[in-house]
Amino acid sequence: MARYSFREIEAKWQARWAERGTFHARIDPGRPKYYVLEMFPYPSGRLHVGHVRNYAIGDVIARYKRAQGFNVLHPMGWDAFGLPAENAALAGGVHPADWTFENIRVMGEQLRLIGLSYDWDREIATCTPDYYRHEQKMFLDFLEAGLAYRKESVVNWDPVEHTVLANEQVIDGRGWRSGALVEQRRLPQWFLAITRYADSLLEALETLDRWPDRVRLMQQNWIGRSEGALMRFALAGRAAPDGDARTPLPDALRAGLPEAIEVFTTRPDTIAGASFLALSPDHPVSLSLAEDDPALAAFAGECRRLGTSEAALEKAEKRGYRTALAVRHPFEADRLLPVYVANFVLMGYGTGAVFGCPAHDQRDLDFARKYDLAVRPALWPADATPVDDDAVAALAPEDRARFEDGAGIAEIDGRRLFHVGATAFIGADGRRFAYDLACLGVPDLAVPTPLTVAEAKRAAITALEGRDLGEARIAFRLRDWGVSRQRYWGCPIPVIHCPNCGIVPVPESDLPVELPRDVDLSVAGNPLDHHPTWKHVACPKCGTAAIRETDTFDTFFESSWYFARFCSPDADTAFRRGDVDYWLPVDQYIGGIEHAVLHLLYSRFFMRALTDCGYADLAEPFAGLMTQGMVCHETYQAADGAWLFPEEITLDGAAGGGARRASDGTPVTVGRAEKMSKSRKNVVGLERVVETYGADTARLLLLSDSPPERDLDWTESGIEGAWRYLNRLWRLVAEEPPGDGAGTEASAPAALALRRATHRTIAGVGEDLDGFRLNRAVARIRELTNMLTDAQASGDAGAGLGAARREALAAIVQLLGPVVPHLAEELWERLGGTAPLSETPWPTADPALLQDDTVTVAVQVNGKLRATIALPRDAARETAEDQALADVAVRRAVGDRPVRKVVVVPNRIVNVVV
RNA sequence: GCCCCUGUGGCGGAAUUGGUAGACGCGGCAGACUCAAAAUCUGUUGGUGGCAACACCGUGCUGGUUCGAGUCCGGCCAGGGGCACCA
Repeated sequence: MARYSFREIEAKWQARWAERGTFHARIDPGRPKYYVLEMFPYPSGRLHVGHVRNYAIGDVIARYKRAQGFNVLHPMGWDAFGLPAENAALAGGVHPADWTFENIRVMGEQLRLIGLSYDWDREIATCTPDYYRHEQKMFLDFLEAGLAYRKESVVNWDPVEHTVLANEQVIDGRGWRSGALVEQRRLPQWFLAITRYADSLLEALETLDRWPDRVRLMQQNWIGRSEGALMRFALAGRAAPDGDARTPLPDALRAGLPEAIEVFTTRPDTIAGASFLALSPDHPVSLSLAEDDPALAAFAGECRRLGTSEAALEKAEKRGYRTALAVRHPFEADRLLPVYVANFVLMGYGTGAVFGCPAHDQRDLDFARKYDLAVRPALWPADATPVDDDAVAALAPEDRARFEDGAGIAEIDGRRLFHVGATAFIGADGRRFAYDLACLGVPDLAVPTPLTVAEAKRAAITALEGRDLGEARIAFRLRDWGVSRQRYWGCPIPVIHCPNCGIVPVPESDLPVELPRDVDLSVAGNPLDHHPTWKHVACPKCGTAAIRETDTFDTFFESSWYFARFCSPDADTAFRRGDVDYWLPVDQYIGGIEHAVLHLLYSRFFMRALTDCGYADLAEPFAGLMTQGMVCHETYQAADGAWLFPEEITLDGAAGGGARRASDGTPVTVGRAEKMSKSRKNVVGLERVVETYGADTARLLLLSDSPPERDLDWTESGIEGAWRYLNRLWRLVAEEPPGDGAGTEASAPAALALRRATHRTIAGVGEDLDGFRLNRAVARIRELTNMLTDAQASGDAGAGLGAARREALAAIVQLLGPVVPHLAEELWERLGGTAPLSETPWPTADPALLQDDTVTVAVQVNGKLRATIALPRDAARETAEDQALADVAVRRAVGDRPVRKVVVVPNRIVNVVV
């Protein structure tokens, strides 16, 4: 049997779409717009089928929306700055620019093979001055608006890549690309003030109702808003080991230290229980003390080496270094608290200092037990009486043991006693607790008072503010975005350092600041810094010899606004206002879950910042988001442990059998399916698949085998199955006799049934595509195909069946159009389509054909299925009940038991209860 | 440690959101065509018992709500993802 010639067909239709400009997008205010965007790729080399899934999903949506009459924008470009280009240059002696543009050429050709409905006229590459000049201008505008600033800060330094990493790019204390242990260094860096938008970025998450909940939650956690209070603890003096002595602070020690240490807390209500203060090793006071205290300096060094990863900290013991300092309790000037430097306090959050309240914080409690610090409760269950350690120690051993439950409450001699032993007492929202807030000096709270946690927090904050000891404060986990990178292959930061004028922005007329081509990448560190001439310029203000900024932007800068550039790729500004007003926001954005926080959050920030700088008027760039799963493949390992490509092995017999190396027949270990990666060689090259089966077959498998958001296993049998189906469809059309009097009214029952199935499929596929159930949509279409085959096999050639068959075939071809566009176009033409399918409106279902006159109703006896009966649609309850009870199988199941009740759900089910 | 998600045949996955569990596909088995194979086509395929009609069991485990639970609620178990020792 002949197979269809995908090579010819795919080339033919790709050429025709190009000729006709089918996918060329232009503004048309008369039509609703729809902007479909897949996250643009980094041009790393060659595409494998894993990359293609992302684009295929977007292409289905784009083609579907276009057929529905939307004015679709579906562009593609290249996220072309990045470290791999420099690495490739080092390894292969190729210039990063040449390497990048060659990859863009190759990958562009590969993308074109797949028949994606892109408007290629809008293609952009972020490494061209034509693109990055606009972000240099943006940066100058941010600078003027105070959204960009420079500060010296402790940064994550990657010793292998010689670059600063964002906190987000440090994974388990290691660089996310190099895997090298990250060091801490202080460097002047450029920052973008994303924290200014923390509230807006958080609150607007609720409006993004077409984003996955998972991604919204991840962003919410990342922004990490918490309400609390800022309090000032006055530096007092040297604390004795018992935390209670009053040695005055020596002047020598006081020099260079602040009057007070500021602390952020979410639990100001527990202030009565404060028993120590803990500083981050990077806190200015810690640093200052460490200058004269080698032991402290050594301790701080150890803390930094521990890293900031959770795994490391989880295992690490909570440790502190007791300084010679003490602070006064804010409300009880006589009460002195010792000051520790502790490994569990982060400089990057709050103020880098915390007050320890052991009774109500587990970590503080562990710390207090370890260093023998006071544990003093500030709140306890209202029906209990607090007792101290000494009182508990005086109890009989069996009574003491009764405190071991989590709540720390024991009933002894008819009294409910409360004592914090090994478990801190956190309290809970909404309930009232007895609170010790006497220290606040508020007459109403002079004795233990029942309050909720929220009420007690308010009381504490009011007292703080009243005495000017602190105030309400909201803290965010989110930190400003450091954008400086000490790399070559990125966008130069357009400022000049002048010995007289300080930092001078590059005048707009001098933009772009172009990357020099002649750099020496073999020297470690920043190549721009080593360039003999590039950085030397005259100060634009005073003309003195000055130095260019040699850092370049984090490449997330480019991807934070590219979706806007696609609206006006040829504009001599970043984008034209009218264009983005029409096209943005992106209606459907598609990409990997790995970008759930960074790229998406930065883009949301950029849209706000650009709006504030007058570029646009929009907060949220992406109205809809879908995160697609990865493509996985089995791994193969030879006896010597070497990874093998799928094409290097042969499978033994059927599924579950072993595998051997094709070259020598030696056995191969088959590993479970994992994400396709070059290092494990479990990749399937795009060309090989397209040459063997064609683009449509590859697309069909990628779109039909799993729901888009889940991972998909690429298997040889899967691609065979897709290939078989497309050939079957091809034959169905080829063997269909030419129409005899199209439009003949289908009257025969078989024809009517087929027509009903066709229209149900049209309706169902529409719903599935709207809900991204692409696999379900394909399943429905295959179901209709099977029905069509059966109709053919039954030989029922009654009047009108031919027309019904052709209607079904046309529907199948149309519905498959977004999935297998080349084959669908060809079949559409063969079925007599007058215009190309890509220019034909989406089919609509005839509502009259969506409902059958008779329905199959399930009959249960005591909830167990016993029969199905055919009933007229919307039959009366009595009819349904009578017919159900008359059924032989139902009567047998009921037996001679009396029927107690009959539940009838119209058109669905009848349940007989006996 | 905290938060979130997911557990359905040999496999990928369906199930109108409380109403016929297993659509569609892969794989398997049997058959047709063929000298043979490939390709194609047909039938069959959750488990157990039975010649059969049929019966029983079955959506990670375990309780519950309901006429009825894969779906809702409680408690476990397993796998995956995220994270912030966040004061």
